[in-house]
Amino acid sequence: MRNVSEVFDAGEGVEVELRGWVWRKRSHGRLLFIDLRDSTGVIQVAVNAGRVGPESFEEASKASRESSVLVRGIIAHDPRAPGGVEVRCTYFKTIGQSLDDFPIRKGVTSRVLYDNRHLYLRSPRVTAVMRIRSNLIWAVHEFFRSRGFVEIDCPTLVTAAVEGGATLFEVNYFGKKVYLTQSVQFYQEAAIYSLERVYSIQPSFRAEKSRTTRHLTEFWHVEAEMAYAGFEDLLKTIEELVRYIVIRVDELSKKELRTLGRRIRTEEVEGPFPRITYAEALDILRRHGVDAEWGIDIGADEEKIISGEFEKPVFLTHFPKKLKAFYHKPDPSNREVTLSADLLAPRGNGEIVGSGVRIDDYEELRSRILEEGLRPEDYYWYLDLRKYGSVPHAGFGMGVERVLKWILDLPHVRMAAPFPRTPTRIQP
RNA sequence: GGGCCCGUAGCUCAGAGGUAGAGCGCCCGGCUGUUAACCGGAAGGUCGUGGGUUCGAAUCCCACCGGGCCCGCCA
Repeated sequence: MRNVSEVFDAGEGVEVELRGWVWRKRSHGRLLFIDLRDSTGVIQVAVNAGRVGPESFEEASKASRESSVLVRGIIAHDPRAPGGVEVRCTYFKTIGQSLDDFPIRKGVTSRVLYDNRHLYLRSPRVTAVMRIRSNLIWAVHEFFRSRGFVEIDCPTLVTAAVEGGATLFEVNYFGKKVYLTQSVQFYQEAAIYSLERVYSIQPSFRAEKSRTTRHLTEFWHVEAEMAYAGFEDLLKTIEELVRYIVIRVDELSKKELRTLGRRIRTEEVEGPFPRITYAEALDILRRHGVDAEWGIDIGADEEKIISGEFEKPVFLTHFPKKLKAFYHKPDPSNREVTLSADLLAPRGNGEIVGSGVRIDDYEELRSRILEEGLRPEDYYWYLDLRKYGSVPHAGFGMGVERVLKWILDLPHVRMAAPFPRTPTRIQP
C-alpha cells in the first residue's frame, strides 16, 4: 500500500505507509488534520495526540504546508473525512521541511500562479491536466501507429519559413541567422518518399506577440503527411484522429476528470463533422449581418459565428488562394480556391487543425513561390522533392494545447502546458 | 502592429486632494472532527519609478517601467 489512490480502494483497518506532501493542515490543538498529497491524489490524515507518540505529534504540529512527510497509519472509513476515507496516523516523520511562505494559495491571480508555475504544478488540478495531456499524446501515438504511420523527428533549427506571414524566432547559429521551426511540414514532405505516411509530435514556435487565450509562442504540434492522399483522405483522417483522441482521452482520464469536475463532451465528435466551403461561410456571415465580401479573412469573430451554427467541430474548406500559403494546391474545378481545410472546434474554441493538399508539380510550385515574392533558392530542397518521382500528397497540423483547451473547457491554452511560453513569459 | 484597462502590506483589494485601511497568509496564544476549520493577539507600507501642479498628492497632469484583456496573425 504505497499511494493515496490505493488507500481509497483498500479496506477498513489496513495498515498503510505513505510518502507525500502536506497540502493543507487544520489544527485543533491535540488533534490535527493533514491533507496529504501524492502523485495519485489527496487524502486526509488524522493525527490524534492520544494515538501517536509525542515525537510524531510534535513533527506533525511543526510540518508546514508543502513539507514532504512520511506517514504510517490505519485506514478508516469515516463519513466526516473528505472522500469518506482517512488515515489515522500512528507514526509521522518530516522528510523535508517547507518554508512558511509557499506562494500558491486560493485567491492569487494568474500572474502569481504562472510566476510560480514550478510550484503551481503541484496543485491537484494542475496534476490532473498534465496527466490528461499525457493521455492525449498517448492516444495520438495509438491512432497513428495503428494506421501504419511512422513517427519521424524533425529539426528545430531551420533556415526558411514554412508559413509566409508568421514571424520566426531568430537564433545565432555560429554567426549565421537561423530560426526556430514553425512546422515540420517540409521535412515530413521529404520523408513520405520513403516512409509514405509519417507523423511528428514536436514543439513549434511563433514569434507573434499574440496575447490571446489561444496563443503560445511555443506550442506542441501534432503533424502528419500522407503520400497519395487526396482532399477526401485528408479530411477523413483528421476527423478520425480528432474523434479517436477525444473518446480515448475520456476513457483514459476518468479519475482526472473527476478531480477537475469536468465532463468531456464525447457527443461533439459523434457522426460526421460538418463541412462548409469558404463561400458558404460567407453566406452564413451575411445572414448574421456581417459585410462579407469575397476575400475577407475569417477572423476570430467570424469563426465564432460559424462554429456557433454547429455543435460539432466544423471543417472550413476551399479558402481563396491569396489567404493561404504558397504550397496549397488549387482546386482543379476552381483554381481561385485551394484544397485546404481548417477545423474549428465547437463553442468558440477556434481553429485546432490547419490542413491542405500540397502542390506536387515542380513548375506550379516554383511559380507560386515567385508569385509570393519568395526566392526559389531558399526552397531548393523543397522544390527538389517535385523533381524526383513526385506524388500527390496532403497533410495537417493540430495544436495540442488548443485541443486540450477545447475538450477540458480551459479558459486559456497556458493551462494545458506545464511551462507555457507567451510573449511576456519565459520563466520559469 | 492596433484598441481598452491595471500597478497601494507576502497575497486579494478598498481608499479618487487633508497625516495608510480591510480580508486572507505568516508569527504568537487557545481549541480532540475539521473540510479554503474556527476564536483572540501581534508584526507587516518612502502607495511601480521619475518629474510637475498644490499650503498639502496614493489621489490631479506628463513621461517611463511592469502587467492584464480584446483584435490582427495563426495551431
